[in-house]
Amino acid sequence: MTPPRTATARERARAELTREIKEEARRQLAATGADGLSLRAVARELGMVSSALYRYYPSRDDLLTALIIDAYNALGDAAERAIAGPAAARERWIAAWHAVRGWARSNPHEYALIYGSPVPGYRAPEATIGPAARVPLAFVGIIRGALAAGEFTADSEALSVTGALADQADELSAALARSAAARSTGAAESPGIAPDALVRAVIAWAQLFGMISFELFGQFVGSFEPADALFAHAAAQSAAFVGLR
Amino acid sequence: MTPPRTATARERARAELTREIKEEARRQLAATGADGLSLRAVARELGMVSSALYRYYPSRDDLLTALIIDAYNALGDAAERAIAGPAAARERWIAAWHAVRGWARSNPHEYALIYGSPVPGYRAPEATIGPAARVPLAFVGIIRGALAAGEFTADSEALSVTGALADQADELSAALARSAAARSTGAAESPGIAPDALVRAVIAWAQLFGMISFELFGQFVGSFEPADALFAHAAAQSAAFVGLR
DNA sequence: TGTACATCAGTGAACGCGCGTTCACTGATGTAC
DNA sequence: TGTACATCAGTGAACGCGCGTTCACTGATGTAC
Repeated sequence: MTPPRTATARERARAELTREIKEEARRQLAATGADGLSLRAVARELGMVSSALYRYYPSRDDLLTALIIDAYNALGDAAERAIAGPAAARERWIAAWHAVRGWARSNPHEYALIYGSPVPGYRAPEATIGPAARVPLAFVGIIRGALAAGEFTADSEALSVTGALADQADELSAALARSAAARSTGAAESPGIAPDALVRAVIAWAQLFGMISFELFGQFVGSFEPADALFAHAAAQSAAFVGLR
Repeated sequence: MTPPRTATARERARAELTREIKEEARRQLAATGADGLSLRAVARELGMVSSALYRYYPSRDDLLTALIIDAYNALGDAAERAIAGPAAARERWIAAWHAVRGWARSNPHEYALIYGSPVPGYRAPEATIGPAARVPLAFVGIIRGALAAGEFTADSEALSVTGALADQADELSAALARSAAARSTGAAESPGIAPDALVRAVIAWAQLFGMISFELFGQFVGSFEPADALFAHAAAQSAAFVGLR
């Protein structure tokens, strides 16, 4: 518990350079992708010798980790900012979808870093878990808000995909109900959300990233590109799917 | 138009070695991922000198391309085999989902190669397009079959996610309707499928790969892992979503 | 069937490159008295 | 406020590594007559 002090020149310089290193690393990430990221190149661009970086990050993997955490947080910010606007749950949900997509399109390599194939040989440390959870938590928050505001079609009949298909598709298996219950009753993140609603949210969450990955990684090339209209449609469908009206 | 001849020893040896090179490359892919794939390492493992590989593949990228095409075809095989079994469209759809997931789980690095972040600096050649289309075409085939067999809830009312939400979520924007129409009326792949049904199929297709990527790339760790039950549920939901009964 | 030539597979050495990380060092900044 | 010492940032050289690709070559296989 050291008393608060004004930062020394050394400390300010360190904070500044740490920022510049990450900035330059992000630039390289954007240009070459995660595997192209090299400590030597970052140092070169910053006009310093490569070994100097080791005063700031003990290894290349630590720099990568810092970038990953920043990326999760930037995306989390974007999502949270988007849902702070509209009042209605359905609009908030759709705004979140567009915000996540928008960020991904603006930062495709950072997106690939956190939602693409894992970097071989790299093992994400615990510190990434919290930031990574922000987007799913934002979605859960919308649903919780909708529940409170009565904008949620919580009864399972209205939730059914089609009246006729409800029975087959909608009931949760025992194993799945258990997973969902552990998340919804036990955990602080999503109290009071019914297991099947939570499962729908998880499915929709995966769906969002499926759409974005397909768009960014080129699966829509030649058919549904540009994907704006398709995406907007999917966003609306998913809002309906999770039961927001 | 050379007349058919029996293969010479040289030709047989060449075909054999080409196969062995790809096999070894696939092994390395599984061990280290796409960036870890090195011509030198492949040659080393095969007991030959690295330059010898250039008799078989003019560059590393060409070897990668061969692996990508093989992966698309292996996945296409798996999907087509799965849907050859059941007669009912809904069962075929769900079987296809499980087949794709099963292949992906058995071949995670090959999956990452074709559905993960693009390899930096690598540009996929035209030859990959055909093989890449097999999975989506398989799904379209199921829907076409369902249409013919009357197992398709084609009227838009029954298709609506919920009665109340139908109007907002279901109508296609002009741009999207145009994209879908180009695919459904013009193209030979999906004749006679209504634009909104095709759009649903595309969304479901992206959803499938969103689920698999989340599972393989670790987003479900700590919550819905193992993902079997979740996946089975999502498969059933998606069958309903595209209108199969 | 036998010979002369052409084709092709595989070798071994080399080029030129970039990487992550370590280490002993100099010189500047900060701290305790 | 001034001095003596400790801390830290950045340097420059080096280690050891692996990579893709080229090139002149040897020797085996195939082909034409």
